[in-house]
Amino acid sequence: MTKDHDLKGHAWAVLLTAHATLVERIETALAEAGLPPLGWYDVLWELEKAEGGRLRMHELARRIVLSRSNLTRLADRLEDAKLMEREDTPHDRRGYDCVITRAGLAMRKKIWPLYKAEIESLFSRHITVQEARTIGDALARAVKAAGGEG
Amino acid sequence: MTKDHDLKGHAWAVLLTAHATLVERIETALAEAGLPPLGWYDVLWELEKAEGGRLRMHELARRIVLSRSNLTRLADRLEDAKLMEREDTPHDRRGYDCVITRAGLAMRKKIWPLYKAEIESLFSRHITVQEARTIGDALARAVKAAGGEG
DNA sequence: ATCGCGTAGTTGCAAATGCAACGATATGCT
DNA sequence: AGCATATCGTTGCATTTGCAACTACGCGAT
Repeated sequence: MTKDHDLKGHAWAVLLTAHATLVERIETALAEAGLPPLGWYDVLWELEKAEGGRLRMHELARRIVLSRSNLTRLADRLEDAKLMEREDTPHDRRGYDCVITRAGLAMRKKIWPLYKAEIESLFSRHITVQEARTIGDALARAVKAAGGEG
Repeated sequence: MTKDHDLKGHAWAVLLTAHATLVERIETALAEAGLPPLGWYDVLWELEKAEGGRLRMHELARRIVLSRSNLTRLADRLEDAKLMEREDTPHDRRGYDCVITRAGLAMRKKIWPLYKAEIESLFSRHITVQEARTIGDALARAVKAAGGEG
């Protein structure tokens, strides 16, 4: 039990370190290539995956795990860069749809090869398929539980 | 091969989401309890674990995966809060030792129960011991590889 | 219709971050 | 010794973040 705890606590600590280390590396690689940061990719990718390339602000914020106010500013930047647009939503005059533009689609496709290569060399390369399955399953369970309640 | 890739890419995506979600939850819990953020805990814990409760700035920065300039400011805050001190290093007049204070030790001990409880309810609770072992091993391998080179 | 409450998104302000430039010291080479 | 180069840590400045307040709208009850 004590040992279980140590193993799990250790896994958490390693998770934090891995995230910090790998994300830093990836951000550096993107910056060096003159590409926008990871956060931009997340937005573009979520929009691209969504029906009609559009998503409400709050839904987008939820999917990329970002506070509303932060998404407001991030969306401002993406919009300034012509990678997405805000459109009034038909049935709710309070809100907007974020819609990815052609340039946004192109940018996501432009970023992906480098991002993919970085994931490969920093992450995928070092883990087995079994491990990947385990990591995906276990963490997804934790995320799901956290999403529902506390 | 394609499937392997998807599994690994998916694991990466879930890792990012899990990190964002769980860290946000933990920060909120700490803030609600009037406790300092996670970054402070990391510093205090690294110092406490280190020989003599002291570590050079650059070494501390490396261990908590933080840029030098960021550590400078973080250390300023911790020092203002009397949780650590900077001391001149004997054999290198450029650098400092960060030394944890009694108040720093006390603060780390004060934070730990809540942090531990959050890790338990958000993370440990949802994964098996086997999974924890796998996560720890696999991610540690990636971190080690990233630490060495690119 | 109006009141009250909840939600969508934005904004101001203070704090934190990242990056490049800097002063100071150490180190290696000649 | 003298000079070039690299490292330690800090600082200035611009960008990003986080939190709390705020506007605007939706929704249910009266």
